[in-house]
Amino acid sequence: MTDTTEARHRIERYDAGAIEPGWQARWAEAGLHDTDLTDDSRPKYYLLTMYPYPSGDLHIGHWYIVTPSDALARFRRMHGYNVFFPIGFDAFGLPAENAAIKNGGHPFTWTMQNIENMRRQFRSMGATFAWKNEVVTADPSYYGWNQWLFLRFLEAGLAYRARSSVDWCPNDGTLAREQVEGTDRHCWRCGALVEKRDLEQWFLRTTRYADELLDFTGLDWPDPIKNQQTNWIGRSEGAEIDFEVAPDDYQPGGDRLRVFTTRPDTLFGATFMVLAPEHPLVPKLTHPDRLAEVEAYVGQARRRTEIDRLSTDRAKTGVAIGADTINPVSGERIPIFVADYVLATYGTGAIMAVPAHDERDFEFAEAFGLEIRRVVAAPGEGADAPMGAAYIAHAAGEVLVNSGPYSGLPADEGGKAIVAWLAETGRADPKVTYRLRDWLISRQRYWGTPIPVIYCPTDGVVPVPDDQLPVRLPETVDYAGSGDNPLNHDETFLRVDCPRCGGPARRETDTMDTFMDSSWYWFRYLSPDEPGGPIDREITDKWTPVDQYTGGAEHAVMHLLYARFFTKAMADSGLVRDREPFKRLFNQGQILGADGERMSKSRGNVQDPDELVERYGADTVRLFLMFMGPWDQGGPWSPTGIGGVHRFLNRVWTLALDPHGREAGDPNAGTLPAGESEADARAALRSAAHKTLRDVTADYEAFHFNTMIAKLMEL
RNA sequence: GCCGGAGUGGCGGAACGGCAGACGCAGCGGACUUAAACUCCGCGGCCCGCAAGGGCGUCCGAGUUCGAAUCUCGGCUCCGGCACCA
Repeated sequence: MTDTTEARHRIERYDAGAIEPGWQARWAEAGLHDTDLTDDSRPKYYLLTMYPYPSGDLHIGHWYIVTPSDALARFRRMHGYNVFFPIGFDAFGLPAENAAIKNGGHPFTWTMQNIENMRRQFRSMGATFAWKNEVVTADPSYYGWNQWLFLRFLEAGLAYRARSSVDWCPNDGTLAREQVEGTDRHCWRCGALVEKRDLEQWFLRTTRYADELLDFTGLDWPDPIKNQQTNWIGRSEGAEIDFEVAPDDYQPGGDRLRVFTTRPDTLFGATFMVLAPEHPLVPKLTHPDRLAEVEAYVGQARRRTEIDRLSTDRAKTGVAIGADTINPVSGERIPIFVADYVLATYGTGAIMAVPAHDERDFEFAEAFGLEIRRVVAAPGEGADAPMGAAYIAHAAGEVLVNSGPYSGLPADEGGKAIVAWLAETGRADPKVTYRLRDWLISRQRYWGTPIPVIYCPTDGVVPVPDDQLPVRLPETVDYAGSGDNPLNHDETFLRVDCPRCGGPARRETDTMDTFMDSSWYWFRYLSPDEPGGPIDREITDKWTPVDQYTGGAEHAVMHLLYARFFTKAMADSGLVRDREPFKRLFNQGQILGADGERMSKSRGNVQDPDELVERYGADTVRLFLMFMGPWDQGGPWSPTGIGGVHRFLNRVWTLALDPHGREAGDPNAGTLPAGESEADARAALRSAAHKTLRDVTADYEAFHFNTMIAKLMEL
């Protein structure tokens, strides 16, 4: 090779390492991507990617999440939009605390180191974030407004206290689900067996918005997500019906047991009743002779997980409490059981069991030899046709049978008539129940937003006055070798004067669920430094709702539902105008390790982006992540595939730089095949370019990034 | 278990109900090179066959349709969520 060709070769070679850092520095210096939120000359486009948790193991997954959104930001800017594409960090949470408990140190230090590292990585990938608007939720300038919003919700009657059970370790206090290990359910740190403990905790009344949350009008969201939310909310229409406890040798009877049922038409078929083990009347109603057995069963049930209890796979268990109740329509005495397939948190925590027309009740009745009485018959079916399984289908022409004066009525009509009749004497009410529960926001942990409430022996529960916000986390924390909330032992934090009477009082030591932080962060991005309130109303009205939100489908029901709830609650407090946060939603899939498993340090399958950038450059990594497959599907990382897109970028580079438009290494490039006219070739190329332009634009709109890149390769 | 999603060459994937396998990876053949790497050109679902050609083929089983990877029903496997991981 002569000196001249070598020199030429060096100039033309695609060398990302020589190109990218310089441009990235210039973008940062010019503040090119810091959005002027007051600019009205262009249409606004608020593009939001779910802010990351600053975890210890940084991996290619963070790039996978951000890259297509970042590409979309550029695409919209080139289409003339004023794009706002902010970033922040979901900085509170359990992993920081686990690290501190395990290895010492402060959750703050751990978190801030991770954030610093992620900032550097996001810069090295050339992401066009509006860094000026960054939000870090663990900063008092953010979490203080969590507290302020909580107090507004408290005023609006949306926040309340109630007893609720937690997984409890005698040494480490409340445990998260991931801190409970093994089938025997022991503590991750000390190994002690986990039990349930009832604590007074704070809730937000999400159920107030249940019906409105079912309405997705105007939202361009994926159908599977809307389905999941709809099922999660789980609206059921039915009735609550009172059963009276029958008198017995040890108690006079007369207590009322209220059940919820979606099938009041089957009331005549209720041959027993089942209470949740946690039902408050269980201790009172249980026959003294049965007490020991019932207590043992209740204790056992409380150790089970909810998933386990609801599994229809598992054989039904339960025990009779030795008391009867009276079926309000037939007047018959029917036995009462406790069984763990009935949950205290749904409906009234008690059901009327109709084995003939409910699968679970059928199974239970078979196991315990209880009467199965048909009260609904399909057309042409006899009133006493034998039943091998519960009949639950809703067929046209079904009629009630064995139902006294209601026999012969169509099932729907009969059900309504039964409820109406009982309602006359106050023994039933039509009722809508939701599977959705109110949001428990209390966490017995240090690393979160302190709930701004004070307990005074004289004045009771006293909200911290606005002018005393934020209630700051103490800067030093002593875990004392246990997982128990250190705020409980921090006297300077605990001791406080009552804002009302000035007497000695005690601070709330529970902190807030981190979903609280993520339920309004996109509002704060618009005015991260605003000292006078959580949001700047004028800017917020201009920029919200978010035009496009992108993030993982694993957030389908919790985060995405809490965010919708919060927006509605904020709107009702007069803080924001819109009742929905995100106009359009796209859920990307998850990138997995090359072994097909979730990437994690412990599995040793994390792909380090820094190495890849070193070797190929950020643009190659980004392009490959978008090319791998459909964004909504995710999939395993391929260590070899990235070479292909790198070659592609190489070719584009040389093609663009060679004045003759030659592809490197092809001796025949740039010459027309024999017999072809230059005019035809130019026309064909022009046509192909326009077709690609059309297809690529459509693919961008539809988030089909992999085929978009394939078409560019073809061109 | 319940709710939601997915299953197509050796691999990642493509395909308005209309030629299955675009694009890429790995592989094979060739050009360039003293050689290798890089780069470039070409081949490529599987089986039989020298070939021409034939058979099979989109997780499994039914069905709808002139026609199904695509629609319907049943099943299997894997992934996400199941309320204290975020």
